[in-house]
Amino acid sequence: MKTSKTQLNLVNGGKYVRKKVLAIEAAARVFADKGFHGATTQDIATEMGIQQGSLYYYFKSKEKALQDVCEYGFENHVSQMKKICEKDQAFEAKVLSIVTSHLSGYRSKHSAMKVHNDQRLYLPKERRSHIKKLGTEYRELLEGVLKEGISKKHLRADIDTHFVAYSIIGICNSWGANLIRDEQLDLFETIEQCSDLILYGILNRS
Amino acid sequence: MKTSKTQLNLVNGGKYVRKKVLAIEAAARVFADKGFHGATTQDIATEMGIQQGSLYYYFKSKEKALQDVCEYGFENHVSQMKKICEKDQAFEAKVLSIVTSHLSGYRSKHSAMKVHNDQRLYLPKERRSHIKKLGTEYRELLEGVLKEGISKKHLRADIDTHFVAYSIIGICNSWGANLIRDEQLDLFETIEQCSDLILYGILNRS
DNA sequence: TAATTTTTCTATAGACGTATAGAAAAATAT
DNA sequence: ATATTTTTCTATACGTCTATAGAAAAATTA
Repeated sequence: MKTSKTQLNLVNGGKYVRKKVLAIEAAARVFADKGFHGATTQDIATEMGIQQGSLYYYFKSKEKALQDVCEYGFENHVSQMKKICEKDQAFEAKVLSIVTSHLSGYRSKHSAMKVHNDQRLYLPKERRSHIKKLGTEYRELLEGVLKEGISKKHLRADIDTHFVAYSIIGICNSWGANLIRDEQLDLFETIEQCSDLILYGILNRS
Repeated sequence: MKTSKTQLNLVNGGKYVRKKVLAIEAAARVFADKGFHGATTQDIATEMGIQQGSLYYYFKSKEKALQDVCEYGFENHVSQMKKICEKDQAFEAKVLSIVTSHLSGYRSKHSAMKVHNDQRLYLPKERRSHIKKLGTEYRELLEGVLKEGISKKHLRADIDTHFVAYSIIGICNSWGANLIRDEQLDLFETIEQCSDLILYGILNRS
């Protein structure tokens, strides 16, 4: 056995790891559609094209599957956020990048993001610690961007960065859910309108 | 038997109706906490202080219980919205009223609103038609307020009322969930900040 | 008080879902 | 080609949950 199954790196994949990713993605679609408790292991197995019992080769339990899905969806999201924060960009452009990353994440692949948003609280605390850490990290990155915006006078000095960070996340999640539900909805128009709404609410109008 | 049980008016209550409301509210708390599929009829019965089997005196099925909770939560919300729209108020004040109604609804009583938001899609379409109609009604009322705002030049003419209506609802729901989760969170501060964020994003800055 | 109606209880049928064990099949290594 | 490891399958134990039926208790009416 080359890679330990308990702590696997999903990026560079052996055969097992590659199929585990498929398993996570299948679980994500099913959980996104039916919710954690509404979905059955049979549903996930069917989505993968294997038998119900075989699923346990990839997930030790249904709960662990939910945990894996949430971490998978959110890790990707946070790492994109890091890249955006490192880049040297004008403030408005940065906000646009953040919204773009958030919303296109919903549309392109990740049912996992929806699952992270809607279902993670059904995990017991023990299973949520890593996810919680990631969430804090994300929010702090976002607040950092906002604070920089204040210090550079792009933003009104009286805004509450904590509140605004939560609000941005809230708007994006809300539209993200719409993007998944309604395939007709134009991604880029949505991105633009969201950024617009946010920016003109927080920009320093002088 | 005075009132038909199939089409009951929850407002003026006989004895059965009064206890049915308690049943709906108990179900709402349980569904809000554990989700529809995660909650059991046993949980709801325990919350009411009755036996599991007795629950079926009030709900014909678990699914009907969810339907009742969603309608209960949302009907109240829509009727408050109607009152706000009828009142003759300045535009900013109207938005503040709308946000206040939405958010204080979350805090004060209604787990039912959270259930409506998070769980209604688990109902089969047949059971959702009334709820859907209410949702459309609510959004149209909100869009009406925005359109009036445009015609009276309070709002930029180029905003998309449909988009903004959805966004307002999204922000309020997102903060509403926070208000339920975190009892420490100050309601009025949250209302003010939400309105502020929305208004300064959509007000006509001339 | 006795009769009737309403409400709650107990017990259980029947369906479904998770997780496990061990056999079978497929893939890989010797 | 044979042995070994990995992956999938079948079958099932075991628990849990919904919904119903009929008895019991409580409330109401006559």
